[in-house]
Amino acid sequence: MSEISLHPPKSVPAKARGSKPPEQEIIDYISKFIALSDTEIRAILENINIRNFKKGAVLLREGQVSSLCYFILKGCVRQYYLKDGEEKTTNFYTEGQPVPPYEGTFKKKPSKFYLACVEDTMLSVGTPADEAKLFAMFPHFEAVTRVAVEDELGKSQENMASFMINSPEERYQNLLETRPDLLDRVPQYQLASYLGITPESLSRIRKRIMRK
Amino acid sequence: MSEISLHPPKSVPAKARGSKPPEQEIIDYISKFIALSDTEIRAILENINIRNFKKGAVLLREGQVSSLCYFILKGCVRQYYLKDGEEKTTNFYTEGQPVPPYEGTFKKKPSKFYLACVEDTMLSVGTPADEAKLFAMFPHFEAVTRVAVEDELGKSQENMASFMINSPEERYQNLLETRPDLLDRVPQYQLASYLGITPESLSRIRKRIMRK
DNA sequence: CGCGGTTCTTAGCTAAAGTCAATGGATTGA
DNA sequence: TCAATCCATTGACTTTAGCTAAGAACCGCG
Repeated sequence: MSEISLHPPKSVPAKARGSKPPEQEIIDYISKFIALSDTEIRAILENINIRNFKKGAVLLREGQVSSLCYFILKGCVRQYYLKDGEEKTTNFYTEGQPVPPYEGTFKKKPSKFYLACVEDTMLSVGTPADEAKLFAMFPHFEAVTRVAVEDELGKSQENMASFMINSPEERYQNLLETRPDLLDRVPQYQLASYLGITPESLSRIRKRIMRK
Repeated sequence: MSEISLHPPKSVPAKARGSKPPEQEIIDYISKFIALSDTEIRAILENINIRNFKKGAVLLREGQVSSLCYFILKGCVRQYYLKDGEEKTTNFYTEGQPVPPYEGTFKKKPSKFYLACVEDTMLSVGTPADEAKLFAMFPHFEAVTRVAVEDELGKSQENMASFMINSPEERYQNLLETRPDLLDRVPQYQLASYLGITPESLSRIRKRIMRK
């Protein structure tokens, strides 16, 4: 697959051609819901707080109270629960995905899960204060955020339904189709956990599928 | 269990004592997020559209496009997908719960699931226009709604995690603790589906638990 | 009251996932 | 570079859930 790029600007370094700066991810995300003016884009970029984390870094621990909202600019973050000493992976977040502060924001409850970087990861970290500042500058962002959260709620519900309805083998097949990148980025035993099965079972499922 | 009621007002009819009118459910829900003035309460009650449905009535079908938002005042609504001719139940909504318009609102996508009344059910049915009207009257309702949706997203994520992490037997135990009312209101085979298992398996699980 | 349908349970069998243990390959770090 | 660790795979066995079928209990309705 070769990238199509008409008239690439000559001043851009070769290695950057066809790619985009990580901050663009967050602009692209918001642009799904509203057309942003240059002023707004600049304000957003000036008001986000970008941080880098090493592979394995833990962003949130069980019991911690946090109202931070993350957005993945580059890399991969895993959400997992600790049950009977086992890590139970319940989500993977990658480029262009928000990591909402679930029970954190309104109720200020201690987290029941962990967030850890699967790879070196670049994040935008948002606080309620950052949010309030942007809402004050652009009041209609409040409505945009609401719509975005509704959209995330829809996806969450759909994900849950998909998990409930399908068998482990079907869930693996779905993963192959919808998030094939995860297979390369994430160790098998974490994927297995995410699929709700043991690594041994995933191994057998893979073998079963192979000989078809 | 007898109800505790100090100095019940003498003017209240006997049958109403200790209970509340169904519309109150929606006021109670919003009051979890913000203190409502009498004016606001009146405006809300005047602007909601209450409808009654018979047991078995279907509110939404697969393929239909809808941006209606329901709120259960009395009764029970079941959400289910049709897969290989089988009904796969993914949610039960009861008194005091909102039924958000998932993919419906923003993306206007056809629904992948059904909504049907498990019992005779009284609903508040909200349209985007109703919403807009209330937001125009009370602009801060926009923020309240956002927080409420965030709260629902948090619950959704937690429900999904709980389903992913636990075994069918543990899921049944959880249901006993968190929503015991469903056991009486909903037929077993629908509960089984909701737990991600067959009616036969649920029957065996119940027997297994009995003799402990 | 009894009939017909629905729902729940039971049983026997199959298929799949869990568990335990061992192996071998890859990765990491000293 | 080598050793230690981690991880994926495999095998044998157990447990659990799915499937089919049949019977029992429980409706609602005439």
